[in-house]
Amino acid sequence: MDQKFLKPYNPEATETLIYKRWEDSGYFTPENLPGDRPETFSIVLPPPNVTGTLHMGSALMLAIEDIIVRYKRMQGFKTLWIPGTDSAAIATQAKVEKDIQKAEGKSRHDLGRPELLKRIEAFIETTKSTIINQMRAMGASLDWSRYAYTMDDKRYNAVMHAFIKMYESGLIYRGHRIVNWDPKGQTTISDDEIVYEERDSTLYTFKYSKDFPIAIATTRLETKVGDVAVAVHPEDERYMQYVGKEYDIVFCDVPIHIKVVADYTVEKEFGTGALGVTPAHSIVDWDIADRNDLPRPQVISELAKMTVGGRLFDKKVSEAREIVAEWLRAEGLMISEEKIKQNVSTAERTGGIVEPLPKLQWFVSVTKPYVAKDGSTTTLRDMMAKAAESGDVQFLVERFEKQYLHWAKNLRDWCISRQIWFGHRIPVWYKGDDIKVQIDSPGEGWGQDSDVLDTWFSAGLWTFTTMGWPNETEDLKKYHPTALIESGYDILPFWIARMIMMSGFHLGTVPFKTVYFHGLVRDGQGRKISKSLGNNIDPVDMAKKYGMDAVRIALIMGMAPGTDSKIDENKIRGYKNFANKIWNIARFVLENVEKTDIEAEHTLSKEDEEDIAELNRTVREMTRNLDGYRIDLAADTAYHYIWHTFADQVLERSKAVMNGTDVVAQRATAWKLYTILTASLKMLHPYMPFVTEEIWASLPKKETELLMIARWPAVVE
RNA sequence: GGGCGAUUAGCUCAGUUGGUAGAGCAAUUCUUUUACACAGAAAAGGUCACAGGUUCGAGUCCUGUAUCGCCCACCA
Repeated sequence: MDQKFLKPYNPEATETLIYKRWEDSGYFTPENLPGDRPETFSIVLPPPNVTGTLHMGSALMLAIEDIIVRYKRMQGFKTLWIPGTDSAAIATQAKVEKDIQKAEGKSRHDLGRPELLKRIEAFIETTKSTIINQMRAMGASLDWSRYAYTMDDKRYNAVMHAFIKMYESGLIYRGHRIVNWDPKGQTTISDDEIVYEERDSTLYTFKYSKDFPIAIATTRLETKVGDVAVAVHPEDERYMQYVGKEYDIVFCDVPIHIKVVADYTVEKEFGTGALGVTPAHSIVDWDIADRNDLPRPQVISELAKMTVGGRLFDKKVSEAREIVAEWLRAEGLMISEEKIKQNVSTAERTGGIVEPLPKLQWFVSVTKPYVAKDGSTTTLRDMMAKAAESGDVQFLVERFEKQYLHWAKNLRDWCISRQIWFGHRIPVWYKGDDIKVQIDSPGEGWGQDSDVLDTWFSAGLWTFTTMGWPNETEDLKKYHPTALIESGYDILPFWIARMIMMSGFHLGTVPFKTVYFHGLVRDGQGRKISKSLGNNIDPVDMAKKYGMDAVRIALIMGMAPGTDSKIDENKIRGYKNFANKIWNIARFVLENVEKTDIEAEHTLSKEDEEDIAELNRTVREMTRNLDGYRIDLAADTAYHYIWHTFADQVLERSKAVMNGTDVVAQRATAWKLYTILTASLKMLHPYMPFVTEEIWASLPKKETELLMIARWPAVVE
């Protein structure tokens, strides 16, 4: 017996070496796997942020996927798991800009676009090894020869190709839309970059003019010079008689034309039950204008100053508001002024008050018909719903299918342009009124669209751009659609749905057959992990203390798909004990195997046969659970069998025989112990790959040099 | 407001087509020349939120109530 078993299992000393053995073997690459393997199994890893570090959420994701991948590999599938990292465009650009501002006092406009992009790439170069090394430390059996980065050249080309294809099919178009404009930073910001601040405000109730029949309420009086309509609820008896009527009014020096329209989004109970519609400066009103075919005059500039009206012209919005209020009071049109608390949208980075403004943006139409790969005519929205309804994509947890369908069926056109610099730049060129859509510049005098694509546009292509699309590669033929996508449920609308959309359009297939959502990882008290709470548990730190095997199994044990779970140090410590338990089981078995010849003839007793039957039942149950991706239940089965049946019962009973004098019985018992040990190592290997591989290395008789390619325990006869 | 959930042992949670309630941790008692004290043995602990219903039988299916939570849209 190897002397290493005389000491407790020491993960820190072995994990790096074991990972190196796996990597050197080449078995992470499916083409190198031994045997025939006619069936493939593939997963594409949801790429972690290239500038980040591993947190418990991504550790869970890696653990779940590695467990499934190792299981399938042992079952004899040609198994591929593609690694990658994501540029996290908005967050990364913001971080680099902030650093430069701090260190050099310069804004991105001072640097210019090429220089800023250079700085970002340099920053990413310095950070990317961290996350990649942490993925290795997790034991993830990823095929590094296929590593992809969302912003590398291959992916860039593929994304451009996808845009052009969709443009040529008529699904991508340009149109106006209200964006969150930060007048202070002179930029558009995303919804995530908005901070809501509660401020004192005044709700003004007034009439446009003495002759206008309906009073309306607003906090933003200055925008009322951009009003084109008053919307009321269609069933509001107070106002029904006015619907369809039109009025010409001079409002605070500005001539406006107001039509009364009916719209279901108006709430009868709020304010006066009538809403002044300002299409150009409110997202809700923009949509009402859409439905009622109304004009959308802009009255506020990008500097948050008024663009119309005698006394209002060029005034800041806050000043203009007071001027309009004064005018209303003087004219006797003001009905009431009520102090209220209001949530004001401000830009996270500059603190500027967000001004909704209409801007030209690129969109993907989800309702325009196109000719699909199979020749039928459909729309993106219909195709997406069908993918789930037909069962081509299956959701492991049923309620997510409900959510997905609800979301897909209500999907609206998708705005894909973003006003930042770091990202996949839109391949559209302008020269005067001419437009060309192509990757490279058409020549002298052509300027490229300054916007970049929404990060989810390229992310939606991820399952097939990682396999070499738009080229018709062997990988695409063999491994796409992938078997499984696995991620947190919070990105269902952003990513999962977009992958189904993109794969359906570009390839005519679903991107994956099964959707496995894991829940959020929370701390021991059930709180979200957050920087401000300081309750982050670093998986790599935990692995140093207790071993990565313990971290992995602690993460997935009791983690039902789609349900949030909690992790704390105690739980991890508990599974470190389990790693040591299997270590000592191995020590005992190997000691006893040396006493006899397990290759010799043996006859099993009735008790031995029952023990083997119990092992077989366990293997069958585990296999059934694993095939249904219930890796949490399968882990539970293995844990209890190994600890409380194998160790506590089979092994304890064997002591009498092994210390006795019946040599024939000893042969059978030793054979039985060894058989159950090897089966147990295999069962546990997907979950605890390091300690099991380390024990495997010391086995005197084994089918393969490395446990990672041993065959999943067939039932022992 | 729209959508989706949760409520099971002191704590954290499993319980896959309905068939005698499960685990981990914590707490209790006992046991160390024993593979492992990072251990073993034993015992304890639950009207499965509440009220109805379907059924031979309900933690599981249906209806309602209460409490808690998540996502989306947000109040002009």
